[in-house]
Amino acid sequence: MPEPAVKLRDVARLAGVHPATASRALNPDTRLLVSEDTANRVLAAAAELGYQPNAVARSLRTRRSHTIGVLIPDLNNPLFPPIVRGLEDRLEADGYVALIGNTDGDDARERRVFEQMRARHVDGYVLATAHLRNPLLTEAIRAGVPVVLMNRIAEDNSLPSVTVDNERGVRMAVSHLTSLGHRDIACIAGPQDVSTGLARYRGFRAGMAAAGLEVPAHRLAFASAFSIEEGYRCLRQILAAGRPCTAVAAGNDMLAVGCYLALDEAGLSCPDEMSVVGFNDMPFINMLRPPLTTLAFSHYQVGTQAARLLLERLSGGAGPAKVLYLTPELIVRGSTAPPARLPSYFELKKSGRGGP
Amino acid sequence: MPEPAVKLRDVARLAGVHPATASRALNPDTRLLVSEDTANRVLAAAAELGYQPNAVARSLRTRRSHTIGVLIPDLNNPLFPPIVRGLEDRLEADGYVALIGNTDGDDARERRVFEQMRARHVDGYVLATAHLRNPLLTEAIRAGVPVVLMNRIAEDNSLPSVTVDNERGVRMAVSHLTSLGHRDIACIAGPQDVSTGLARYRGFRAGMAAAGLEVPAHRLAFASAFSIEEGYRCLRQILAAGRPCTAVAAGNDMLAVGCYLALDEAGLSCPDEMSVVGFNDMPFINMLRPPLTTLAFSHYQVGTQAARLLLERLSGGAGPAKVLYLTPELIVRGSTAPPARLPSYFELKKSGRGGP
DNA sequence: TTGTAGGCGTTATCAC
DNA sequence: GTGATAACGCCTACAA
Repeated sequence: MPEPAVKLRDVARLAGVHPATASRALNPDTRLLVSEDTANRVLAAAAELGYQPNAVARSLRTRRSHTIGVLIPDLNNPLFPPIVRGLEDRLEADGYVALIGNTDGDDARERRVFEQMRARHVDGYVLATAHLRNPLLTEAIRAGVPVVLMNRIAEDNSLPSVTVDNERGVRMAVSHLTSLGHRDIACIAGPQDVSTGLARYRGFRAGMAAAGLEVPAHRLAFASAFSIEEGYRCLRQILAAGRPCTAVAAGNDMLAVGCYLALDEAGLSCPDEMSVVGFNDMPFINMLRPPLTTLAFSHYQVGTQAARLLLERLSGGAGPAKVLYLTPELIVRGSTAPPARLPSYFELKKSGRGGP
Repeated sequence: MPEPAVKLRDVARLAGVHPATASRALNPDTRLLVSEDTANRVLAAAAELGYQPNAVARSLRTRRSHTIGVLIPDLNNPLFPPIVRGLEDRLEADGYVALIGNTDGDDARERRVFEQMRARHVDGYVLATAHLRNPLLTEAIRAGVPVVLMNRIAEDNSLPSVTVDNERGVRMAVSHLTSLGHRDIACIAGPQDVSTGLARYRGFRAGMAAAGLEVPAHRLAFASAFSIEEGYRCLRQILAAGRPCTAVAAGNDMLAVGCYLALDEAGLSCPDEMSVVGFNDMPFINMLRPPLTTLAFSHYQVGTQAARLLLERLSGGAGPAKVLYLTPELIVRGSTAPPARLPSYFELKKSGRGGP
C-alpha cells in the first residue's frame, strides 16, 4: 500500500496559507516576497510532512527540467567514468542531473539518443562525441539549447569547450623521445575527423619539425578509431614496412595498448627495442607491464569544468564561448627508454635471423 | 531564436481532428480505438511536423516518468560501466532512461541521491549498493516503488536480484588452486556486510573444507572495501604473519590488484612464489602482468537481466521475487601456477637470507 | 469512432 | 504580503 505523496496543497493547508504562498515560501528566489513569519510556518509544515516538490510538475510549469543530456562514445572507455563523475558531481551541486547516452560512434544511434533527450526537455547538452562537422550541433543551437563540448572543440571555437592542450602534449611526448636519443619515431594518429585526433597529429608533426626530424610515410598510420584493435593494426602495418624505428607515439592510451599487443606478437620488447608513449593516462594504464609513459590531465576536472561552463550558460551567462585548455603533464614510466645500441629488430630481420 | 516546439494540438489541427483523437492515434495502446484512416492522417501529420511528445507533460498526467534510478558505488570501478551499459541498453528498448547515482559507499550520499531520484519520480530503482540491512529498501517498498538488486541479494531473497553465483565461483577458484597442488591458501575476503563479500567468503570456506584443508586465522584477512588499497593492506598483513602460504584467493579483482602491489613490494614473484586468483574478470585485468586468473561472468548481462526483472515488475508482473544467478566461469591466466618446489619466501626469511 | 472536459502539481500573473 | 486563477501539455473517463 503505497503512501500517498504529500503535495504543496497539504503543506499549505497545515501552514494555514494558500498554496501559492506556500510555493513562494518554499522557493529560495521568491521567499523574500513573503513575510518571514509565514515563511517559517510553511517551512516547518513542509519539514513536518516531509514534503518533496514534484519535479515533474515543476518542470512542466517552469519549462526547465534541471536535466542535462550527456553524449559520450562509450562508457566502457576508461577515460569517461572519471569525466562523467566530475560532470555529475558538479551538476548535482546545482540541482541538475545528467542523462548519459552512449553513441558507440554510430551517427544513427547518436541521433536517436539526442532526440530521446530532447523529448525529455533537457536544459542543455554536453557532447564528448562531436565530429568536427556535426549536424546535431547546429540543430541544438537552433533550438536554443546550450551546448558544451568536452574533450573536443568546434572548428571555429564557436562553442564553449573543455579539452586538454593536445598539441602541446604530443610535442612534449616527442621532445621526451628525442631527448632520450630517438630519431626514428613512428606515429599512430587517431581519427582525423575529431579535433582530438587532428590536434595530436599536428602536435606530432610540430614536435618532429622542431627537432629537425623527418616523418616518412611508412612511419605514419591513421587509426579509424581510438581502439586497442586499431592500435594493434596500425603498429603491425608500420612494422610490416620493415624500416627501422625505435619509438612510437600513439594517439591515445588505447592505441598504445594495441601497440603492446603488436609488439608482443612481433617478439619485440618494450622499452628495450621499442619505446611507446600514449596519451590520457587512463585509469589502470600504470598497472600494465611496462607501465605506460603518457600524458596526464585531470579527467575529473574536464567534467567539472564542462559542467561549470554549461551552468554559466544556463544561468543566463552570454558572451563569446570560452574554450578551456587543461595543461597536460608528461608522466614518464617504463615504456620509454633510450634506443638500444644493439642491432635493431629490423636489421636482424633483414639479415634473416629474427622476427616473426 | 529558438523554434517553438510542436505540440499535440498542432498535429491535431493539421490532421483536422481533435487533440484527444490525435493522442489516441499516436499512442500504440489506444490506436485501435481510432479509425485506421484518421490514425494514418494523424501519424502523417506528426511525421511532417516532427512531433515529439512532451515527456514531462506526459509524466505529470500518467504518473510514470519512464525513468529508473540506478545506485552504484562508483562508476570508476571498471566493473560497473559494462553493467550500466547493459542496463541502459535494455531499458532504452522499452523507452526508459536511467539516472545514475554514485554513492561512494557513503550512506549519507546514498540517501541524498535516493531522495533526489524520488523527487524526480523515478518509476523504479536498481540498486548495486545495498548493504545487507538497508533502510532505503524498506522505504522504497513502502512507497510502492519496485526495486531490483544487482550484484547483491537480499538477506531473505525477498527482492528480485541478479548476481553471479559467488559461492560456487570461489569454490571453483579453490578447487583450481588445490588441483595445482596448493594446500596453504590464504583468503582476502571482502566486506562482510554486503552479500557479495559474504557469499564469496562462504565459498572459500566451503571449498577448503571440501578439500580437507584448514583455514588458520593468520591466512585470513577481511577487507573493509573492495579496493586496491585494502587488497594491498590485507596481503601485507598476511605476509607479515610470517607463516608460509603459496596462494591467495582475493574477494575480487581490485583486491587482487592490491595483492600484486604487496607482492612486488615484498619481492615475491607471481605466480612462481605466490599464485593469485581474483573475481569478476574486470576489463583490462587480462592486460596486467601476469594476467590475472579470475572468475568471469557477463557484466553486461547482469545489467540487461536486472533491467528485465524491473521492467517485468513495472508492467504489472507480480509473484514472488526472482533471484537470478549467473554462472561464473574460471579463466585461468598467468597468475596461478603450481607451488614452487624451492624453499618458499617464508622459509628463506626465517633463515635470514631473503625478503625485504 | 470521435469530441468534451477535467485534472496531474506547480508556479506566474493578476488582483486585493 | 497574500489569495485567486490560469496555464504548462498531455491523457482519459465520459458523453455523444
